[in-house]
Amino acid sequence: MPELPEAETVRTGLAKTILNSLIESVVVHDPRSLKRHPGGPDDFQRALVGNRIGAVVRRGKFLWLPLSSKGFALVAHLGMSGQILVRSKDFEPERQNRISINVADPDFQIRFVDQRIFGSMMIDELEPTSDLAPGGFSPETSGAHENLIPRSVAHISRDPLDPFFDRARVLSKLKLRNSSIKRALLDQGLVSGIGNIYADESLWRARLHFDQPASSISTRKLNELFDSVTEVLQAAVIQGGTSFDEQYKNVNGESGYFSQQLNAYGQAGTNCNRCGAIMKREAWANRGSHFCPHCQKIRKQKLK
DNA sequence: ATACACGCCTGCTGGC
DNA sequence: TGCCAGCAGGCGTGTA
Repeated sequence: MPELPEAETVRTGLAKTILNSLIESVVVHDPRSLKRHPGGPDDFQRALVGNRIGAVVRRGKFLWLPLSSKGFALVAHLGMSGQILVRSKDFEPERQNRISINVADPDFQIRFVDQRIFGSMMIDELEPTSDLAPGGFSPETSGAHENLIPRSVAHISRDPLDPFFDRARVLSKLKLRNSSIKRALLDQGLVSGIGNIYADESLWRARLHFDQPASSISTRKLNELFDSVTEVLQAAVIQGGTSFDEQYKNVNGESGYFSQQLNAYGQAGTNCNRCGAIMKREAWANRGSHFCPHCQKIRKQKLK
């Protein structure tokens, strides 16, 4: 399922293929993929056609493409099952293609494919970032879009791979959180880009139990956790993300390979790669949590 | 501000 | 064999 590494793999692929391309035409096959675009399909199409794609930017799991109409961007979120594919225009159609965007220079079709329709596209206004630093990650480009962010993404915090990520600020907020550390890691308003897979992987690596209250963890241990988060996300980006089935692909329709390096997610019943104990899965907050019952125990006392 | 339940969605799986 | 409940879970919204 798409989290930061999957979104980054898509971002890189788009930047390599359709940067500066001219949008010629748009076909909305399923308006449910525009549920966050108030104007509907006609307005969406009008806002895009005739524009060039000025950059491909990511913050957390959100992607946006600033348009040559200054102050606007095409925003995309992959949800649970979204893919953005770049195909030749005559390439065989995908069954769950919801939106087609035809571009020229070079000649391609961008396809928003989404089985469960938890993802969406929209056109949104760009506004200045609250810290006046670049809105997101976009190493290929610099320019007028830089210190801007779509209005609908402004509430999302910077992710751990963002050069302007403020770890000290996040740690100080965690000190005041009564909820569990996993809930905090999944809170995109606190730190973005982490979903269920990379939360479980990071907690395993840092030997923390998912239900450990955030405020009970020492600064030293929290730093260890965020080192783990960063390492796991970076390793997954290198592998092109995690693909289990047909749900996540890069822009060429190829799978990522990080699933081969998972130590926790989906490992229930297998031996812990660190201590050999049998890995467990527990229902938690309408999700599953995967962990080692030996390495990852809840501590009553303040965690050093 | 924080905390948390809920609805949105489709396709696959397992039990009967 | 066929049906259907259960499961996968990110995000915005609503409630307290």
